[in-house]
Amino acid sequence: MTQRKSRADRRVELIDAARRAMIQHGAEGVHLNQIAEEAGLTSGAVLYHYPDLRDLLIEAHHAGMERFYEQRVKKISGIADPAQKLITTIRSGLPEGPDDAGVRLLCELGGAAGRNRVYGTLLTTLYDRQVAMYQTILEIGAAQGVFKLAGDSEQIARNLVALEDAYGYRIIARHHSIGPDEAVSLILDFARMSTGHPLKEEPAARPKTTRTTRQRNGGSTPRPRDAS
Amino acid sequence: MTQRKSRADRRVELIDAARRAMIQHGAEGVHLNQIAEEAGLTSGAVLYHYPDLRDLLIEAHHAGMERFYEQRVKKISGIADPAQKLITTIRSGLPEGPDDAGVRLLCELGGAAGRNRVYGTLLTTLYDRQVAMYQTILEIGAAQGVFKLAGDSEQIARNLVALEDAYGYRIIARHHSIGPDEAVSLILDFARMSTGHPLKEEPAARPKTTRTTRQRNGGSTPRPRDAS
DNA sequence: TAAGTATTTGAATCACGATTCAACAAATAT
DNA sequence: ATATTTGTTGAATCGTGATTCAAATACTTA
Repeated sequence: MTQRKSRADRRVELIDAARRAMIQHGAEGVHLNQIAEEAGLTSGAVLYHYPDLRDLLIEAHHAGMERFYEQRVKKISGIADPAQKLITTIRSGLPEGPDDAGVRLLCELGGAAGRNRVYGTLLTTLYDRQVAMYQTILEIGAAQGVFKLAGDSEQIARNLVALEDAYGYRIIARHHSIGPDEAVSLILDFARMSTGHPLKEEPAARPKTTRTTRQRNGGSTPRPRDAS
Repeated sequence: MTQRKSRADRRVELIDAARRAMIQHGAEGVHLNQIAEEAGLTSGAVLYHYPDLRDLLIEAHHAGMERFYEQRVKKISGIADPAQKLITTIRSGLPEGPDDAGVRLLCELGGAAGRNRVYGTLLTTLYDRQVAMYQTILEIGAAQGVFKLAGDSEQIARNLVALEDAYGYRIIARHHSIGPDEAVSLILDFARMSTGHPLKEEPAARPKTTRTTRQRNGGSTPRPRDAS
């Protein structure tokens, strides 16, 4: 039998398994068995912990968002200069590439949010929190005289998050000419106009394997005929 | 028996039925029977025309995008003034509300595009076309001396489309404080910075029932427990 | 160590969607 | 009018995933 775990531990594991399974098969296309397999358990065990699958899926999305947001906060926590803070924040809101797990999960929700209130709220809440994050950076920068805001800080912040989101989708969809770098550059163009600051990207340390976001996509069932 | 139709007619009908069904149940969550029901046929009839469901779904998405794009082009076709053209274009890229069928369909694809190459390409292509559309408007405005572009026209165009997209998602997700009007206003803020033009919205004719986009969502099966 | 409790399995069952196809009906051609 | 082709149905079948649950297993506690 698979290593037995405490209720709490197992639930955490399941949430993570669900997250992985959803990324592979879609937020609405996942099957119980896929989650079970991802967790190394049988479907019965999953149901034992989550009699209603939907609860698990929601928790998984919630956890994914929380993780995504926390990572962003963490990345800018040490930075003092508002300009560098802004640049770093922009980068941290974009996927590293088409396979970035964190953003993939968020993108999955886009469509479902229109049909499912819970998902809509989840997404909306995340958006608002991100706006607040940017707004703080902008306000502090303005207070320090580093930024000369070309408008309301909330308006700018909303547009920044919106741009991030949209380019996230583009990158996930493998747009041929828009990758993380191009997206950063495009968003920075807007940020410069809005802050009146040159926002030079420090060519600084981008060490090889620091990020924790990336996920495996283990030799998983390729669907037949996806590309006609 | 249901009115018999020619092959071509039926295919068109099926594409539309699929479009409606996907909006209600998700691009990846639709079932054959739901499409059949939407078309007023049995599943067998659907299969007769589309032995592989995926082909139908792809065609439906394709058609939806084409329609969406054509509508936008049509709306600006009569307008001469670049500023009004720009404003109208921005508005036409946003959903009318959370239930706007055209945009709902596009949002459905967001997640799937990461897993399905065809969908990714479809979405990417639409994005590029929209960018080109904006770019033309910007270039003409600049050539006429109406706009003083604050940067590369492609860069501005890309950001405009990106903003549209992102606010589309927000509106579909029923963000409490972002509706079509707020979104237009936010995007216009960016457009003003980029074009150096005041871009006053004409309080002009917005007749009641001109748009053709809106779709019914006929008393369709509400899923249980969507909101926990 | 023994009793009790919590977790997991595996098999059985259930429910539902996809697929097939013979029969039928409507159009079209002869 | 008759034959032929085309589109549609409805029922049968198949496959798969969800759900249930008794039995087995691993922990915990007394």
